[in-house]
Amino acid sequence: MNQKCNKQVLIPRPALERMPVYYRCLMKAIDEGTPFVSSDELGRSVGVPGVQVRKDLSYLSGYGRPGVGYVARSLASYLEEFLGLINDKEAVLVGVGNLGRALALYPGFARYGLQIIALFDNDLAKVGQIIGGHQILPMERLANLSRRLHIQIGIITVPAPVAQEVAEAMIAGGIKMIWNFAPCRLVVPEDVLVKNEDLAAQLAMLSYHITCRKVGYVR
Amino acid sequence: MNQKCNKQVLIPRPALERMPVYYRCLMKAIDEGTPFVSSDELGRSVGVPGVQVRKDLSYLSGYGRPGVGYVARSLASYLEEFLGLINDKEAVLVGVGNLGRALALYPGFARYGLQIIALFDNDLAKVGQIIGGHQILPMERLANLSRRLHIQIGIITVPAPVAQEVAEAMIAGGIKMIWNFAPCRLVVPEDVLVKNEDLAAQLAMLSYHITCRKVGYVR
DNA sequence: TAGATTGTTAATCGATTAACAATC
DNA sequence: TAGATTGTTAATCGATTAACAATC
Repeated sequence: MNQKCNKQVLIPRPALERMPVYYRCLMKAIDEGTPFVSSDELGRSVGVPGVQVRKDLSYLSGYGRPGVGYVARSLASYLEEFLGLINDKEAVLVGVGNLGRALALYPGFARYGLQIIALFDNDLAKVGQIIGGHQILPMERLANLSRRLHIQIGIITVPAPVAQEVAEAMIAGGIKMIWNFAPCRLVVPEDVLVKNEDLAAQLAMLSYHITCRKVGYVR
Repeated sequence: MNQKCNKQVLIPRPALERMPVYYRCLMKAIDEGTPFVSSDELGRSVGVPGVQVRKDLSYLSGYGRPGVGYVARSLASYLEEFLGLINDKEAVLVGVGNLGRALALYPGFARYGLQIIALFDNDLAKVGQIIGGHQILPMERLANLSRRLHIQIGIITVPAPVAQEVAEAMIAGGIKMIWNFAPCRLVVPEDVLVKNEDLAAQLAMLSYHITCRKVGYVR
């Protein structure tokens, strides 16, 4: 019975993180022509029990029918709107190494509304090259271009030692959300949100589990 | 006062996830020649208060000195051993697209003990190419080679529709830990651990936060 | 000794799960 | 109506934080 935003605090973080997975499960059902999906089925896709799914979805609104399940189409499009997947999100990406190039070319992003509209690199040998239809621009232009185009997301795929510097240029360009793939923590003002995608830290976790021969799903 | 493994259950998952970040913070201090690091400093690197750090580290052992802080060198090498970063971990990677290639060439992994020792792809045009010193092999050889070399980790960077099939070949090859970059959940036996690196799901979270203009650190 | 900081027990907070009523 | 499944309140479980003693 909850609406989007504002009530943010009412949706627990773990529940929020499960939403995209529910969404994908619903999309799959729709593709397969299944009109209803039960909470248990949704739960299996994330590894939580059905009651957790029902609890999670109770924060949103009522697309469940007792005895039947959830209406796949309605719930999927509600989640789409709730998560803002239908909104276009414009991003710049800095650091066109192997990982940067892979993200710039990643086909899955466009369907979630992400438009990477400019690439930057400080390596002059790369500047001018074209990746995924976009020319690589020199770093000097990052802040101005971001500000002019009201870019919402900055993606950082540079080595750790220069990541902070890049973040500062993004912030100077008015960017309020940074997706950081560099293995380091950024220092940013309060109104800027940083999402760290720390592959090396994940690897360290794998390492721990191998060492301990611990078993079961992780995440 | 805790040891590794066995007592697993005693270390809360969130604490465990912070360990690699503490480790990196300590490494940085060592590089800079700082012999001691306080819990508050460690906390700042993860975004948790010092008391949380002390609690986390209390699960391990006593490298803290009241009034002084933690002995950077000792704690770092303890964490190294605890997380198993010093052990070599051999991996195969399947799906040499842009993301697969980026991971195969990622320089940060080797320092955490990860050795990607074979690449596979079902695209015959790619088979035989050399990436990062390794020839790309055909899928048919995945299970046998994994078994023969006692490979520990399988990295999946194929499109979602074929990920399950790849996982099964890995499992047939005796692999017990899968790092899955495909945007889907894998069905695996109980003794196989799957770590999902779901970039599209992360993007959906960013999307939500943009939509809601929510602010602060995420993770 | 005074100041700083760790380590730990108890209190709080928040998420998950159990129980059960409501509804298709 | 009987069977299945949702939705919600209360109980449980686990992680974080507060308070404070211990130690350099």
